[in-house]
Amino acid sequence: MDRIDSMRVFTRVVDRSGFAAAAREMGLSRSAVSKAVIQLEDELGAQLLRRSTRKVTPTETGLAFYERCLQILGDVDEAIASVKELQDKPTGKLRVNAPMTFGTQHLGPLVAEFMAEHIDVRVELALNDRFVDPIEEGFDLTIRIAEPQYVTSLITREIVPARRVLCAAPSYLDAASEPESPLALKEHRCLQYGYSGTASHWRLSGPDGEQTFAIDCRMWSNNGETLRAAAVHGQGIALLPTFIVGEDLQNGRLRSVLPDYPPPELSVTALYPRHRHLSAKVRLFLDLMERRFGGRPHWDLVS
Amino acid sequence: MDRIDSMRVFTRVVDRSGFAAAAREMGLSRSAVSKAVIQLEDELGAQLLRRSTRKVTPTETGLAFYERCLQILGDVDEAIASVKELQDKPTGKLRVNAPMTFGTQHLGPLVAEFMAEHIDVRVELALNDRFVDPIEEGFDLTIRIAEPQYVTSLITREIVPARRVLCAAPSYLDAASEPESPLALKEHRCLQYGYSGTASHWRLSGPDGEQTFAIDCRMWSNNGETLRAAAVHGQGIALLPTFIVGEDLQNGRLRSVLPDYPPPELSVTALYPRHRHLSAKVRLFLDLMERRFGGRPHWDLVS
DNA sequence: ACTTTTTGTATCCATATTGTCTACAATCAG
DNA sequence: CTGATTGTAGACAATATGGATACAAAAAGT
Repeated sequence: MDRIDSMRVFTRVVDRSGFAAAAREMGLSRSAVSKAVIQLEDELGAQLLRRSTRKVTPTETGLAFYERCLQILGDVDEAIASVKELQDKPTGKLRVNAPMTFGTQHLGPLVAEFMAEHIDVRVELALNDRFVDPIEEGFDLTIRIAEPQYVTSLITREIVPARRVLCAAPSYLDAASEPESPLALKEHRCLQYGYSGTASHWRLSGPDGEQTFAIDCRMWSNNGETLRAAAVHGQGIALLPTFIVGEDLQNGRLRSVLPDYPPPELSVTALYPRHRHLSAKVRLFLDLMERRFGGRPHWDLVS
Repeated sequence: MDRIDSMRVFTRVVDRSGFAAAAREMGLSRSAVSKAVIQLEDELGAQLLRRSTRKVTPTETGLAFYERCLQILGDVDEAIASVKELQDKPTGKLRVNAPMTFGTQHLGPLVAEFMAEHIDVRVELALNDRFVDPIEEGFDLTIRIAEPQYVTSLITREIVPARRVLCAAPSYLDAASEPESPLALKEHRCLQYGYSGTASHWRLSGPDGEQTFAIDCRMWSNNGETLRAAAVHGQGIALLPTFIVGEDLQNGRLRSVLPDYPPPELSVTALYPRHRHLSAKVRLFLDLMERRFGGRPHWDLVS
């Protein structure tokens, strides 16, 4: 038997002055209780109990050990309780890493709500668009906008699809002729996410399946917010997720372009270490994200 | 794995920041270490360690648990050490029960010697001639003068044979005619151990084997010392162990009677609880008894 | 003075549990 | 790029476990 359990059994035997009573109370057979104490005695190399058929009393050694056991078992219970507390109640620090734009636009309010709900959690929100190793840097949670099937050693949980649209300002579309086919894109001013090294084409799904279409890049940015600003100001056509341009589409600052040729869908994905046991703070944050963003997210109200 | 051992493994993994290093130091396979920690995590329902292939760091929960583990393991080690101390070094109280005469005559000096050797042992010596239940009354050691094959639930250890002799003072033997045969005993004043209810005969071994011979009891006593005194003062023939009358026989105050008809031998026997683990104080006391009394005891120098 | 009940333990035995070995993916050193 | 090292999963044999049973000792009931 586990030595900690043996100690529990032993103290119970001492408390009840008998093996049988201890066995009954602990839901064990008398054999098991007897064996546990004998094993404990053998390991210690000392007699702990003086047995007569009707009464069991600790020896001098046994009594000394009994006192120590109480102390130790108390500490063990306390340690377990403290772990369970940390595990089951949202406490401690939650370190979240997320991309800049999604973070400022949508995660900010959510973090505020989360903190209001769980006042014992301190949150550290790190926003950046470079790739980080969440384990190496000790993040509990990393939010990425990525292909759904993105593989990694981390657990990936798709919170919600990130629909993307081609869009431009009405002023731009009025001035230039609105493209009727994706082939026309290379005649348009296109606003590309990424660096100047990024390929100058977009993948779009048309009636003939997914195809790659050349574009004329007039601007590159690794930040969606700046691309949106350029688009709103009539500087061209951008391919942006609806969580950035959803509101613009609703109030007409931007208009969807080539709606029959949607780009492949991405996913708002949460990454966290491959853990068997998710701590409460992480679990609750994920739950809140799914409640707020899942299903039909608020930025996607116009289908 | 035993949870205490698991905790040891876990703390070592934290100390060394790695499973492999911990495994090497503890003489375990990496698998065993990994499984131990995983089991601990499963039982606690919490992640304790954040693993990346090259570095292992405790989680928030893990660090808290680590601190508790150090405390608990320290206490466990201390408890084990204290038991071993009590077990291996002669400490504490030694409770000895013994018959009155043997106690006063022979155990007294021995106890003194024992105490001088082991100054940390307190000795409680209870001398009485009634039968006591050593377990019920909590004696560590009970000395009895008994038939060698005396059965009991206790462990019996024969320290040394207790030879007995028929003896009387020369003055008595000169006055009355010295008996030539045990049959003559019923014409003699006999000093009997026991109470008036005790049978009035002695068992003696002659050429024809062990036989019972009637005696004429003139005195009963449950205390050998008083019988000896009566014999020395010429009041008759007593059947007494040599550890009482040995010296008297050597210096002629008493003379052996019917030496060819010796009574059955008894044994100086130590009784102690049926323990797998004998504590140091008991073991050492038994050893000292065997050293001092064993072989040819000093009271039996004249064969 | 009996029977009955209760005690602690030894033994048997099916069932779990254990730890090692091996294999593997991930990662780092050179 | 190669080779070494990491933590873990799975297979497997060895071991341990705990319940049922039996039993002697002792108390309680009759």
